[in-house]
Amino acid sequence: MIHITLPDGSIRSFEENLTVLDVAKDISEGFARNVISAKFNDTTVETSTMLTTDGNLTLYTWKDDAGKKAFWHSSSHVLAQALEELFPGVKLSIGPAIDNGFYYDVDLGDAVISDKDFKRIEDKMIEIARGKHDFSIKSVSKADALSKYKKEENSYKVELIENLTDGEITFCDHSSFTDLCRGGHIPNTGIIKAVKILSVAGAYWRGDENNTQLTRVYGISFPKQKELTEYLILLEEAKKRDHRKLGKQLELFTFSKKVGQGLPLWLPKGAALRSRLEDFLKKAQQKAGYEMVITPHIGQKELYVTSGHYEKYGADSFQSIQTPKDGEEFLLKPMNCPHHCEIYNAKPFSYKELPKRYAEFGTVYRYEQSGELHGLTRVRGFTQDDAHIFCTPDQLNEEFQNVIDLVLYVFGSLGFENFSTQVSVRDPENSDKYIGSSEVWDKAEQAIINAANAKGLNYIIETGEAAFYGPKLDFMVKDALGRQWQLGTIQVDYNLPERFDLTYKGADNELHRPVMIHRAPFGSMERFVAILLEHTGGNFPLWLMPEQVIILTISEKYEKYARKVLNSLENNEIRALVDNRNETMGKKIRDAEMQKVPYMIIVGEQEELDGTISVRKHGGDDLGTINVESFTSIIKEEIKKTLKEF
RNA sequence: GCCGAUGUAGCUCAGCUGGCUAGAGCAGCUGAUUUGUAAUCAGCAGGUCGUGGGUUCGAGUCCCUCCAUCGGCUCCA
Repeated sequence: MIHITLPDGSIRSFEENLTVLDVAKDISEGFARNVISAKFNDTTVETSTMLTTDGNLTLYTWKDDAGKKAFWHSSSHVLAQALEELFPGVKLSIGPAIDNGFYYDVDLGDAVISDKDFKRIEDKMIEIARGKHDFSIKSVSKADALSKYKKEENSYKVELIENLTDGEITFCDHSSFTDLCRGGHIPNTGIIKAVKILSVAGAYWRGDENNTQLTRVYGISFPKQKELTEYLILLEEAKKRDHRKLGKQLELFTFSKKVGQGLPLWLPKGAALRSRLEDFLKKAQQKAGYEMVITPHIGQKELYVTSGHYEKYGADSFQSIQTPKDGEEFLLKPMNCPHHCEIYNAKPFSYKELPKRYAEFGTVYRYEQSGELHGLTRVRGFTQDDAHIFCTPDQLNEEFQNVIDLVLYVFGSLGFENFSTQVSVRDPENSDKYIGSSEVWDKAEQAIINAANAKGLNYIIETGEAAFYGPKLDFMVKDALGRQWQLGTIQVDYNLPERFDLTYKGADNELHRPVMIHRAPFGSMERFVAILLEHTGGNFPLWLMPEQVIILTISEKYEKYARKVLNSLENNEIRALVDNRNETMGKKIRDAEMQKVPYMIIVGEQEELDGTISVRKHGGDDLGTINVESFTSIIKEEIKKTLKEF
């Protein structure tokens, strides 16, 4: 007898030699039909796996993330088989499940896959799926595994197998197809009913650009055609929230080929929105004891040699600016920290004066690779809501925690609830990527982890993601299509104070080295506005809206009254304008709706006679006919609700 | 930078396998209309078809270069 413990804690007893699926059937036949994957004692297993010992069993259906993973992983095997049949001689490398679907990286030799091939790949996959082939896993010796792939001249699989331990190598078969695989499949291919190939892309073998570039085929699959259709509709909906599209539509920003790639031009409405965000942060920073500073857009090359940026990024940056004076070179500033270090250096400090917190909306220029540019989220010229805190080692923990509070305040005020936090630490294997001693790094990393723990952040640790001068705590938010972007960042730095020889006089009358915190709650104005656009779909919080109210006249006869209403709104610091065009009411409402103006005020004969206004909210809610005073208080109330003081 | 795709009017798009002066809607301008909760009507104007080259009797359409954009990879101080 063996005893299987289920997630609810119940224990079932069975005769030995039964499969995972048998356990599912024991629970219910209906449930068993939906079980597509399972976990036994923390190991992913097949539904056909024989259970021979006591243990904990979790059964997964399509509804579980683990079930989807198994489903998509299995689909990638089917994709691989389809590619082998359609592109003879293709060499497989790896093909995992991802958050939304799966991919397979293949070496096609001279062949090319383009979107014109998607249909026939999908058709072939469905044809294979309909064969209802069982997935079966088998153990293979290392020698046999190597010999199979050496015979096929597949250096990728050979490399993978060479790194595996003999005795732990398994192949997975279905139909006539075999692949190196550690398991975790659905019972058979027949469960895959709908398939969509989404895109192809180049991807370097093992993620290293010095290696061969493979062809990555992305796809997604579902157990029902209807679910695929719904997914594709969801994708279309997400594209409507694309900040590039909304930015154009709402006249917030633009780009010009003539000005240059990746150099955003802020239009009047976008600039108004941005400065409102800046004012919001300035106010909070003032309360938090920051002082504003202003520094130039360029600095002598020597400045960046000192900071270490020149050595690290010099060759891949905008190149130096020459002057008529021989040998004089300036660089566009790629970050503000060196300038701020020199501000600190402008006068000696006592420990009693620390921390010093220098803040600046500093515009920086980085020569990002052309293929990396992306709307406002990745640009070559952008403005950081930067600040550098210079403090004593004793003050570090409290200062860091205070910055976390500020970032959380900023995110909260703008409705970012679904963010994740990550502690980015150095990769100890790759120490030449970083400056500074390993003791200093240990100290800095520990400081961040302590502060994050103290604030109860639910962070993940990412190895190798640190900046070259120090580790960081990053606040990540997803865009409309689920891509992660780093917004807020807080970094601990023991290195630049060393390089710039920053000091303060301690209580012991000796000179000491301050610690530096780099921080930017928004990250950059550009990226923040982009992600905010995608999250709100352009319906920003009322306090941020470029135009909060639009006054629509029934006809040109009521312009005078409209102006009077406008005037009293402006006296209450409500941003409004009048639409007195010779158009129908329907047309004006439609335009205001499309511009996402939160409130529409309609004025005509009735309103003018009664001294009232009729109010319609964006989206169609009718607030009826009220007087300007009560409308003003509605607006003020709404702003007060979303915009809390720091 | 690399792989794949795309580029027609301010915007959104049509233009089949190369063949008359390149089309539409919206926006714009002019006029009519003076309007009550998501597009009033009519007329007018607007395009070196991303750029430069090539093939052809003939190129928006086929080929190449470059530029930009999109989806990824790599990178991201």
